[in-house]
Amino acid sequence: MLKSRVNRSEPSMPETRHTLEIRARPFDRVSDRPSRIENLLSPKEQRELRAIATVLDYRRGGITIFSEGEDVHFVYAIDEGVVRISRHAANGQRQILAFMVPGDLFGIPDGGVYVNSAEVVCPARIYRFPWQRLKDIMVREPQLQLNLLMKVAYDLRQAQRQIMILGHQNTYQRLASFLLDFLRYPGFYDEKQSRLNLPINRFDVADYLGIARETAARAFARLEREGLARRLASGDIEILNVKGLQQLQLDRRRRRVKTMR
Amino acid sequence: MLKSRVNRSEPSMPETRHTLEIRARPFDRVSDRPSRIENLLSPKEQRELRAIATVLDYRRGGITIFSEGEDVHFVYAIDEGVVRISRHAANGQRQILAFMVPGDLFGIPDGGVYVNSAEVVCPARIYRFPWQRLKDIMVREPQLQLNLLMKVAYDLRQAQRQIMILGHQNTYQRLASFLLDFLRYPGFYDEKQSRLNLPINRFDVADYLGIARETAARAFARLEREGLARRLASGDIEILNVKGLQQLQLDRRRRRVKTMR
DNA sequence: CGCCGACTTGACACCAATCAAGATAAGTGG
DNA sequence: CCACTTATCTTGATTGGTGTCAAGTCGGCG
Repeated sequence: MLKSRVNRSEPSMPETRHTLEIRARPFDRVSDRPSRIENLLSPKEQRELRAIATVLDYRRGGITIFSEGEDVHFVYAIDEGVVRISRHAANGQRQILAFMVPGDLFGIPDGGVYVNSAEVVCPARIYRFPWQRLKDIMVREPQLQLNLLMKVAYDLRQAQRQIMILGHQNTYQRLASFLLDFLRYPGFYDEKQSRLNLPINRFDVADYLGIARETAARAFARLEREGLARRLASGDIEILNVKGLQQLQLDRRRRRVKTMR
Repeated sequence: MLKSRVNRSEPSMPETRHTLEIRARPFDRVSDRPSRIENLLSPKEQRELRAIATVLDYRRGGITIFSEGEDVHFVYAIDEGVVRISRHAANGQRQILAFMVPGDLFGIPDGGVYVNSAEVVCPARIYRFPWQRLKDIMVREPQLQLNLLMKVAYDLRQAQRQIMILGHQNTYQRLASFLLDFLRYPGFYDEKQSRLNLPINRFDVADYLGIARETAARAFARLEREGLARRLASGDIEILNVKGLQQLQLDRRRRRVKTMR
């Protein structure tokens, strides 16, 4: 059910007031999400990229950027906002594979098509690059290809992290892991105030963590009950006990059954 | 508990009777695991690789190739055998992230260290490449770097597949997915005989699928009860109903509760 | 043969998915 | 601004599924 038109700025006119930055880092160092400051692209490379970029402005959340199975013509990079990358299982269940944040690149094709879907979860500004032309540039600029490799390697680490969470943690632990993940982004977490501002709803959290919505709500309630976090407003959470959240990771998935007799 | 010494052939003498093949494929086509035949490396590149390779011969399973946290000096490629890539959670639980098969490359560093552990699950022959020298070659041979990118991209798809499985499938479905995965490798599956020969024990299957060993055993028992597969010997399974296995993917994770009243 | 590890089966408690229904928040139109 | 609709979130009751403990059986190897 397609319920709304995509809301885009006119293509072909790259915004100049926004610096174009695809995050990158030296080889052998991709475990931490690269920050914007450590940008390895040369001015020339940045110029080349900017020349083929289009800025898309999404005014509200819930809009689809592309869907799995579509032919690939573009790849995308986030300037502002959050994008969810998802896939639908054979039984129709949606699994969110990742949340992409400013600086991230997504939409890299596989077999010429998108294997995942991408939707903005909130208002967002996104750069769009023609894939063919990006490939052409990469042939000339090996550094750019290296950046792409770094990006994919980073995504792989992140996916493996997700596997660890889904494989061995209970719902409460998963929620803690999810929150801890976002505490590392100054863009979302104000460390001084201990306030986390997430534009992600329960629905999406649940589909990301592989749990039911109701269970996600219950897990949030338990966080408050146990004094680890407190909900101030929708998408606005005060983190009361980071150590406590980390401590949860050490627990077993399930409490040991009491040895009777 | 380190219980055995590594069993290696003397280093520095690359075997010549085995062709050195790192699987590769054209850009934009990584969804299927690349097959050996479609090898994109030029003879020159193969020669260069072979020159820096060492062959390791593991005579039995259970031997560690490297452990998470160790400094990276080598990357590895499988010629024969199966390797499990695993990581330990904070609570000590082991999660197997992937099984690597002949043609696969693994041990790519992150921040200069291995982020995962690798152990052979059966006798195996493995090529070892000094990472620094491989990087040197990649600078000269862009095609090689592209191959590395393809490899990482393939691993990412595989990891995302795993996320789908762990996120929304019950134990029975997971086991079916696992079996179906291996049906695609002629090296393990004899399609004519419908026989799957896997050198992977229940222990490892359970840790791969994120379930308890006992649950894995029960899932196998159910496969037999429902006539989908039959265990001939340890690690030797007759697949009786591929369609049936695929059908399982369509079910919900949990049976709908009966609408009472 | 006897040991040991791998695997299986059973019992049971606990977790979380489901169904249901209410509460709260966010839009929408008057 | 309010009344209304709609979406999102929360809480409760129920039960299926699976992790845990326990106690087996099987199979390979010395």
